[in-house]
Amino acid sequence: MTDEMNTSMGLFKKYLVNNKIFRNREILRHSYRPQTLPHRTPQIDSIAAVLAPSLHNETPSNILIYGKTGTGKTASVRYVGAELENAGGHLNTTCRVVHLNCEVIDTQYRVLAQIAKLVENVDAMSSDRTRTHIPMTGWPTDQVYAELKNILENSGGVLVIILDEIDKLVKKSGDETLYNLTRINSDLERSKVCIIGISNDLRFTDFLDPRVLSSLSEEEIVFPPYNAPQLVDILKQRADEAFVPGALHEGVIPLCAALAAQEHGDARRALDLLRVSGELADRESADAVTEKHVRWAQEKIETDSMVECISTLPTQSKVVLYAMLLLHRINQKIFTSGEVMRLYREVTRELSLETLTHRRVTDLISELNMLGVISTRVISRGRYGRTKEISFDVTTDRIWDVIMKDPRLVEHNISRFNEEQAGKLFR
DNA sequence: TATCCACAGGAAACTTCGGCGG
DNA sequence: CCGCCGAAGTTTCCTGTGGATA
Repeated sequence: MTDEMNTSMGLFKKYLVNNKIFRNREILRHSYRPQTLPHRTPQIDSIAAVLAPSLHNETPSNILIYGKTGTGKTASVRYVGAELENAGGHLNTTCRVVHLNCEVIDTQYRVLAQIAKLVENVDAMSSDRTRTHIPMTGWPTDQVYAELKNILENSGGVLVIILDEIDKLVKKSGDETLYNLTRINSDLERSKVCIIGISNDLRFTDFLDPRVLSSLSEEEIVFPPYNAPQLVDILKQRADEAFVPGALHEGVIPLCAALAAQEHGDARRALDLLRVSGELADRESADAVTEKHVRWAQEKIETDSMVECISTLPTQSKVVLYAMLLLHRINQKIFTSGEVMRLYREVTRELSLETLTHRRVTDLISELNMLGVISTRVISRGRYGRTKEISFDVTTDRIWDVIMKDPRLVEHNISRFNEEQAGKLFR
């Protein structure tokens, strides 16, 4: 296409005329909340039953909700929360629901501050009472706690606190936050607090103080993974609105459902697959989405998330990964943490970067393992010690591509590569 | 069969940083 | 401006350990 054509047609025109696939793509994003949540009626009813007393200004039981990612936990709780606030409005009782994600807000201080802020935001709509501003950092924690109590006492009513990904909070900062929050009711006179914890990890209660656990899990609700037919229903519900009629081959939805069900019964994954399949079909101006697009989408999602997470890695982690790539290139498909450490030290010295200690590097290696970039296992070689065996489980090409976006490492790699070539010539 | 390598990984202290009240 | 606070990253110190070798 020539420049002239581009200007006359508009650079984006070709993307606009082709709407053979999508009618409304937003519906396939996980942030979109459909009116009904298929196959979650029992769970929704249970939550509603537990929360119902708050409409009579009574304290509801705390709830602990378990289930893996993409099983509809957050969507269901949000749905019930919205309905509760709605019903409270009709009955003239104050029911407020605040929702916070503990993966982002993961310390006692920030949890308390965020709850206070959210409660004030809700209240600000009805009254213009002066607002206290709790800074995001700086105060002693007990002062924030006291301030939160003040705010709650002033507004009264029932407050439902939804702690999403509560397991992350416990793992990062212990159960002190939860202990304080579950105890807050005994310090309050004019208002009541109910906590709904949402956890991805079934075993996270191991880390909890028994008192906290018994208080928090007065009610427990489990969200099982979706099976393939259920995922088909979920996808169909959204696909009808999201896609142009007839733009999906018959096998597409069952395939997306089957692939996602194989993984973890994850609705989020299924929706991503369907959306990306559509985007791929759209991009190549196909008339319809076929099974082939779904397979592509499956691959694309995997490599994209890998590229994303590697490129956002801190410099030190990149250098560690780079050292591992170098080892891999000189035909060591499996190597030990000690070898990585020696090479890492060499590289940081040559780049005049600070060299982290062994202890820290083992943590960085573990992080890389958790991200799925490498796989590690601890093995014992008897007399020759105990170590961590490291290997790449996929091709390293794409990892090289991402790592080579760092200019310092590119330069280092070139000189290192030349040395290796020279070494080969002499051999 | 006791030894002992070469690490793993827990605990806690330490460093650095930015925000904030006084 | 100072000193205090928490957060994040790092260091220091430490204990634990599977199994080939003497």
